[in-house]
Amino acid sequence: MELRHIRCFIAVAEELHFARAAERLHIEQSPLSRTIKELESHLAVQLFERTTRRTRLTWAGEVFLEEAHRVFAAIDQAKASVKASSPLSTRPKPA
Amino acid sequence: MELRHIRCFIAVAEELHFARAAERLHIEQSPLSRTIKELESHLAVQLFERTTRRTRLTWAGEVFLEEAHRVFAAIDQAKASVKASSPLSTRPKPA
DNA sequence: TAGCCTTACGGCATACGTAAGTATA
DNA sequence: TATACTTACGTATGCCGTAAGGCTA
Repeated sequence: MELRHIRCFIAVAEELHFARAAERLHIEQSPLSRTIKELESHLAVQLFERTTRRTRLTWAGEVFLEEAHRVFAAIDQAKASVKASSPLSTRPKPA
Repeated sequence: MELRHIRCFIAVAEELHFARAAERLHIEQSPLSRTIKELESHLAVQLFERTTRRTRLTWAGEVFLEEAHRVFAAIDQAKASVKASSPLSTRPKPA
């Protein structure tokens, strides 16, 4: 699993529409569909319920959405901490 | 930034030795070195101090290591939650 | 048949491995 | 000269886009 999978998942989960999610991600529907499928396969869980007219989150999908946001929160936090810790990329270890 | 970068970083940060870290990751030193360089470049921060005889974490590196573990903790949590929420990949929304 | 997701397939980007390079003790 | 990281370069993996397919209302 890579962040790419989670990014794609969040887009689809929020749009509930593969075409719009793909547009938002600046990729095409086809690779997006595959990426979601890979993620579902990796987690061994179905994240979306695809009827021909509607895409909905399964319960597992709703749970994963919340956790997915936390992953990105952790990444943002990591970036922020690093930036704060080292404004000059050197080693000003605080007292 | 992808998880690959963070995985590689953690290995080097824990081994403090590119060759051993590479072995642990089952890749060669060369791509590992590049991946770390990409990460540093992306974060605009130096994470390791490479002398010819020794690899050490910079202060920013130490900070990032802690955060990096949180990222993977979040991912593990996500996997665990999904698994718990959906033993059968269906939608047994708890009462 | 119109809307929406998936599968098939080929091209391209990029991640990897091998080998050579650089630097210090 | 031995140890350890980096750079150069060719190959292979895999991600993406185009196009065709399948399914339901």
